[in-house]
Amino acid sequence: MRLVIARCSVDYAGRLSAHLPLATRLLMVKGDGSLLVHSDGGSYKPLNWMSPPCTLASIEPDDDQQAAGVVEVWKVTHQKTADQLVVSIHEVLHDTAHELGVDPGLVKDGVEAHLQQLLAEQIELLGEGHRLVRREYMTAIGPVDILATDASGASVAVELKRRGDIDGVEQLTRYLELMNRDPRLAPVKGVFAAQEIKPQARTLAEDRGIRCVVLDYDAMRGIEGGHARLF
Amino acid sequence: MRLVIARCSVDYAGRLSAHLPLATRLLMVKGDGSLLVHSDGGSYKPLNWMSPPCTLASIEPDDDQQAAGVVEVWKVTHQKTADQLVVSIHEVLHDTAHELGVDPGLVKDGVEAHLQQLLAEQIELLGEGHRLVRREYMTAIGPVDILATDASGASVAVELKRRGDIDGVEQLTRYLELMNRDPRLAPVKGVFAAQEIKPQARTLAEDRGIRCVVLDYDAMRGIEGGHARLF
DNA sequence: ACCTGCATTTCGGCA
DNA sequence: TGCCGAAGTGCAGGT
Repeated sequence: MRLVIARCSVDYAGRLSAHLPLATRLLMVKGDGSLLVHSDGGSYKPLNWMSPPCTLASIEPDDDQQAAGVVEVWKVTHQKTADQLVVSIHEVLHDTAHELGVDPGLVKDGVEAHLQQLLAEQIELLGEGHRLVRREYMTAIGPVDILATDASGASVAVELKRRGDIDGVEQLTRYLELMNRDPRLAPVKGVFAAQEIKPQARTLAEDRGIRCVVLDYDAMRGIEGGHARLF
Repeated sequence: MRLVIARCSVDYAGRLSAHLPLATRLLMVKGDGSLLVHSDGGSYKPLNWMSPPCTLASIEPDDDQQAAGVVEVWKVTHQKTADQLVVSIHEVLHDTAHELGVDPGLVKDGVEAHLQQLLAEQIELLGEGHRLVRREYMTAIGPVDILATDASGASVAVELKRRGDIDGVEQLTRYLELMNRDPRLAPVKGVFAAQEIKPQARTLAEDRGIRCVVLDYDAMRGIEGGHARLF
């Protein structure tokens, strides 16, 4: 990885056009040739960038550019889309390179996938007599998070969210509409399950006959942990 | 901005839990105290990070940590959510600080806005006899991208996307539902226009009687360019 | 300040 | 590989 602090201006031409006026910034060149342009603020998103696969070429500035004070021009070209990022460097303040090696990568825990796994294992949280049919039940418009049956044997479609928002209710509504046209499944009841359900989402859901279930992630994990500890 | 290359492990506890095993990485400390952990690959997204507003505290490693080879611990805490990022540094390979100043920021020229402008100018791409009523036609739940009339004089609401996804169909459906309650407009037809329409989105749209139109951005731009060249 | 819609989204998962 | 949905999404514009 090469780190350059430079006074520069940047132009991007690709899916859109964008321009960064002359200022001092960090240019981060990664091992795969990709480039990030960072300022000293904002969030983790760079001001501008080029994603791999791409190639960086350092070219001599032409007369006009030299007259404008440009000492070096970087042209970063995407290999597929031909998007181009042009960095006009006026002054290099720092330039170092470092060997980082391959990163072992991030280990995550606590996302929707885990919640889904836990709920599948503890399906009776939806009510006594519930049975899991399958996770990620495919329909023509996408996968339903969990398909189950209730004590009476009726189908139950579960939409699972970390935070239950109106969007999730809409999504579940679409699935229910579609699934209820399938005579092998109909009638299908809907359950909207989340760690936290926004009042507006709850209102909309209940108005549509969708049951809301609030999940206690820590408790669900604790039960799983308890089981694990038995072995 | 402070740039540190270090062998380190990282733990994040907040909305989820995540862990980065020991490896050599770039730690970028921005002026607002925020921290980015970058590896030498991937895209612009850091392996891990803490967004502002947050505070960085360097603390002495305890005995266990020292025994494990930790020479320094950074604890980055978010000021509102109490999310925490802990960086356990085993070895510092590089450490420099740089004054960057405030960035003037990015100047963009967007796609959807341009696409909307082009379609407004070339409204007959929707079909012969179409006439533009107006762009960004306001409704109670938000602006419809384009309102037009067809050859028969009936209202046509156009939802415009770069990539036509199910969400866009939902959005248009909400607009149509509302507009069809307005006797001055009803009946309103729907057109879902995008550079590219996903099969599932097309299925959903056509199931709801919404017409799909695929736009050729380059061709549209070319026609505009042709006009422009005449002047 | 909150909400909504867009993004050069990026990222993972599965058909 | 392509498509689809989630993200510690970020970000801008409107209310």
